[in-house]
Amino acid sequence: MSATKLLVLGIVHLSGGAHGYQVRSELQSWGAESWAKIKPGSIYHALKKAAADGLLTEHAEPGNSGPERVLYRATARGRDEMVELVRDGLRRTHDPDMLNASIAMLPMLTRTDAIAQVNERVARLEAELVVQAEWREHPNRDTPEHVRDQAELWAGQARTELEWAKSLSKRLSEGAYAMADDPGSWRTVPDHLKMRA
Amino acid sequence: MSATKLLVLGIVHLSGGAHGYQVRSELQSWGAESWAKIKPGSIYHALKKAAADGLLTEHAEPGNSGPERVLYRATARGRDEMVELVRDGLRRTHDPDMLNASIAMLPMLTRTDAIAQVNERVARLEAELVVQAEWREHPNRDTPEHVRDQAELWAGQARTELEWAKSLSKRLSEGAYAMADDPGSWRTVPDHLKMRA
DNA sequence: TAGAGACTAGTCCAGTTTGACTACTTGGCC
DNA sequence: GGCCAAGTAGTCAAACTGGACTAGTCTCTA
Repeated sequence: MSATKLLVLGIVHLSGGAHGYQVRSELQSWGAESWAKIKPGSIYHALKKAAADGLLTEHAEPGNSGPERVLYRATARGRDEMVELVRDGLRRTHDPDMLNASIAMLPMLTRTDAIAQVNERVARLEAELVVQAEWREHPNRDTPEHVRDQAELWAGQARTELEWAKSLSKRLSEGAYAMADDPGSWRTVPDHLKMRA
Repeated sequence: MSATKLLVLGIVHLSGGAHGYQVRSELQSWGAESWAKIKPGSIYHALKKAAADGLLTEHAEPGNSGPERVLYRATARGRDEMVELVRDGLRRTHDPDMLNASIAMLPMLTRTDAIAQVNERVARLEAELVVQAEWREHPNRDTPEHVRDQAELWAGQARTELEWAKSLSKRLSEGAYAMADDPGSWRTVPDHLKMRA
């Protein structure tokens, strides 16, 4: 699951450097433990992995109060990789967790880029709906009835997502949200994302 | 992910005994590799695990043609566990894979039981929608705007699922599908599920 | 009739996830 | 001033997943 990777990189980047527990609390406060199913162990693993891959740097900090901590900071490669992950998550259907994580990190992208990725998602969802419709018109003879009806749910979900993606694209076009290339963007980090040093 | 466990137990049960490759091909033919993201390694693992847990029995079969195979058969405990998994998957929201797997194995339940579980899901989805609506009316001050809009998608998905669950419950009440307690149920295993011995 | 390609059956192990566990500090409160 | 609860920070082994890999058997077909 690279949703964990994306969120961890994102939090470190947004806070301009963070240690494991901080990432963990931040994700918890976003309710990410529920919608992205992220457990503590995975966070620490993702941080170490990212550091080993050169996406983050590690700085050991002697615990002035409490146990020793490791401070992580995003590298240039880490930022690039993260932006790529956000773009992928927006574009690709079939991975709800990545979509959720990408939306959470949406302001990492420039406005035009974000719109392009969301539009690509719209196109893919439309294509999938066409395939599904065909499949239901010419059903496979030995697919059980209840499995065919299940496709009804998938199609419904896809349609819901499609409408939502369209409206997101529209909102973005109309200037909603502070994106990476806007004044007052995430570069002016909102309070709740600031490092609680 | 216990969706793998459920599907593997289910296929073994439905075929009245199966070896790994058979389970694998069956799942493939259902398109499960895509909607449940199941890979070969996980299938063989799940089979061994289930055997170790006493949910399946293992019988080594000398390969009359081709390599040696291991035949698995469901035990009574395995059947009970599977039925419990199907009921859980129907009831509990927040796990789409389990829902998909449970629907695939729906005819394992008796009609009244299935209806009860689906109705429970309906109730839970309605409760979630209420909570979400409240959350959107009284938004947390420092939740970023784009994260609040994401909730729009979740709510939409929940509504879609709700409608679908209601209609499934209705279809079941009207006698759709051959359930476990019906004549002509899965006990009369359809051709495409029969062991290709 | 040998060799290519497809099918059958499963192993292997590196990588990832889980969640229980350790260990230390702070603050309250009796 | 001693003890408990809550908070801080992270480790660890066990379990699970992914998917490349092995290894035999048919089946054409040139």
